[in-house]
Amino acid sequence: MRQSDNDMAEQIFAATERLMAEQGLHNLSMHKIAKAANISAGTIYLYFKSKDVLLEQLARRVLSLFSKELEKGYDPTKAYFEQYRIMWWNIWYLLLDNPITVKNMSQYLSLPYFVEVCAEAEEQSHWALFCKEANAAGVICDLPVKVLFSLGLESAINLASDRIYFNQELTNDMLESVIERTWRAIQK
Amino acid sequence: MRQSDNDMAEQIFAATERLMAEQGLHNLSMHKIAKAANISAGTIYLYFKSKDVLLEQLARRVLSLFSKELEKGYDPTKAYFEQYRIMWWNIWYLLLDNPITVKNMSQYLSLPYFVEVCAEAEEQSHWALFCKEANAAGVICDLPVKVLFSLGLESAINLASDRIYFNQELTNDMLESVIERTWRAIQK
Amino acid sequence: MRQSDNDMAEQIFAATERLMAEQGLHNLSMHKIAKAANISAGTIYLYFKSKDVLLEQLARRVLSLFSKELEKGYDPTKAYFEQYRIMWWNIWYLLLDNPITVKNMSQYLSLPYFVEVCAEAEEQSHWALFCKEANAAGVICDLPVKVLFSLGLESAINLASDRIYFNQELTNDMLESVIERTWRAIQK
Amino acid sequence: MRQSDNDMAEQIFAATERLMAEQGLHNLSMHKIAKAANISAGTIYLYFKSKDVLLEQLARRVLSLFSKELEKGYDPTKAYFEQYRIMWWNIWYLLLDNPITVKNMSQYLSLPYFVEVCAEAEEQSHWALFCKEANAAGVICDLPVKVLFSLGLESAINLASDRIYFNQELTNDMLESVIERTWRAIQK
DNA sequence: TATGAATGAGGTTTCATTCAT
DNA sequence: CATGAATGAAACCTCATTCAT
Repeated sequence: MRQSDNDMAEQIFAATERLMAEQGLHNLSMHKIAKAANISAGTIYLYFKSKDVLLEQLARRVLSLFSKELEKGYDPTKAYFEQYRIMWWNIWYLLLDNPITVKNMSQYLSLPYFVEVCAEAEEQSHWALFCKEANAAGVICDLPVKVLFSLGLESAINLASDRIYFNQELTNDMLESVIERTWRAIQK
Repeated sequence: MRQSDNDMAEQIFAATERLMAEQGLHNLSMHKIAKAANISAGTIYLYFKSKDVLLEQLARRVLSLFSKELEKGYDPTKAYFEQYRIMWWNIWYLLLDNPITVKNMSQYLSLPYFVEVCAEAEEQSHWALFCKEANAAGVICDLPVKVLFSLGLESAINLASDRIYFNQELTNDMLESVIERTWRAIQK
Repeated sequence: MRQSDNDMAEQIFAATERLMAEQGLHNLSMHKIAKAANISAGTIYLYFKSKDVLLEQLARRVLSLFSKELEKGYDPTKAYFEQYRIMWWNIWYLLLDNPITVKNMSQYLSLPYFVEVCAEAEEQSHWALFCKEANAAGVICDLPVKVLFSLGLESAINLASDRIYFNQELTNDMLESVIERTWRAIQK
Repeated sequence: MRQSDNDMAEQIFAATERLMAEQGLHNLSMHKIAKAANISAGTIYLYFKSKDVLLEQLARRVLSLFSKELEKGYDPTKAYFEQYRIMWWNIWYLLLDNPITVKNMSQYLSLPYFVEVCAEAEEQSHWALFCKEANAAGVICDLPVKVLFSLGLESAINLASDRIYFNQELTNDMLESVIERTWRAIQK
């Protein structure tokens, strides 16, 4: 029975992410993916030209999710700190909802083309725009966007990783404190 | 273990890291390692029981390097900020001197056992001791050690990655600013 | 068999020969054939039970073309040499018009059943009849039909192959000389 | 137990030719070759970089055998017809001794690089030299070397094929007649 | 200790064929 | 009639590992 193209691709993506998280990129095989997706090996090739293409598209999909999440609830009338806080929580909840993606994050980085795709995406990201504006308004300091990311939002990613890998428990109070403190780090 | 054993193991580790950085963990084969180390495939097995064991020990070695570096130039009479600053620069220079290690960082995470080894190492790390003390002295805030690491020293790692992957140029002034700002983030 | 059936079969044969010449028998797939014939993979199976059958029928078709061409312009009142000359040129022009067939000639031989089909066809061929008659008339020598073919008409095939594969240029004078010389070889 | 490189390569070549003759180029698989050679699939790759390389070297080997055979018993003091006769019988016996090679001949032609290798070999072949000399001596006619081959020695190959494929029986008298008649065809 | 030929399981990918639409 | 998504066997090739030397 014919699946819609999107459904099948999603199904394959899901199986791939699951296996990647469980067994690692270097134990990922097309046969395993097929089995996990309840299809036959050959079928994957109807939707993706090769394993490399499958992984590249998976990476793009993750970045795109990330991108979209950053903009969620954007309100230019709010104070910059509030905007930052919203972005931080957006990422946090995205990662909370997608623990598999967190587990795979480091593996995406070792995909050959990922870095390029990443750089591409970052230039027009909501974060870059926010930094530019807040800096022009004299609210945050004058460091490169990437550095500001490291000091600011990246804490959300780091903490989410700790939560997953090391079972580090984190209360909402702690997280609010982290948001405030990282804001302090990027403030003028 | 005799000296020659160490030499050979080092030679194998070095070849492994080089290949990992150049071609990725998933393109790493025992034959390639052997060739890169100028020995025969079988010889590796005299020093490491299997590929997995080789990689696990490689991970341990990296963590141990990291651990040692953290303690370098430790001077308990210095102010806490100065101690923090020294640790930060220690890490920065370690990573500057070992770009291969930086490139591999994300791949280590998918090594078997790495997370366990990591957790093990972190409990007795110099950072953990520093945090405990500085907190007792009322200088830094009351968050879990891992969170403090994310807010503080992890910036050095993040920036080193940006430098390697995205060719982000960073002046010493910027880095001093980052040190100061991340200190602000973990201060009481 | 209805007309439309023939049309479709011809279309499939044509696509098959084209691909065979371009990419070789061992790179021939039913999907490629379907694409080249502007139909879907499944459709081929409405006309040919399997790939093997398709190829067998293709072989039969080639031999039949060949057979028909041999008889073209047949005139029993002409001298035997003239009859031979006409057959030679018939073959030559057939191959000139069908370079694809020449390119595939060597591949047909490895088709299943080709040799059998070939032997079948040859027994009642115009060449066999010609040889029998000319021999009875004391004009050509007393060797098996196949040997006479090798000494005579096969030169046309060999030269056509040289022309295609090695870009050997051949003038009409040369060809007339070849006809005369091969006739000399089979003469009494 | 270590085989000499040549032994193993020969063993692989032999298995390959056997299978090619029995099942055709398009049914040839590395696993089948390995099985036929009583080794494992991976072992073939220690001696040949890929299937294509294996087949190319096989083709070169055949051409080289052919080349060497042509020169066997060469005696410049003999009459040109006698020299031709010797070459003809050399080829005949070579093919008689290697029926498998005869069966594969047409399949070699469909190897992608075979034609180039063939052209290469032919330029400096003993046949080319013979034609040049005999032509200069005014003994054979003035046609391109390839055409002379078609009229002359190629008969040996054609007849050997007939013998194998169609079980055409040929007496020595017939063959001597063929030699004489094909000589007649290329004579001045 | 050190070698590297040999193995065979398993990797990615292609393909002839089927069948629900 | 015609389609083309789906299959799963089998293609080529790589690899961790062993073992006779």
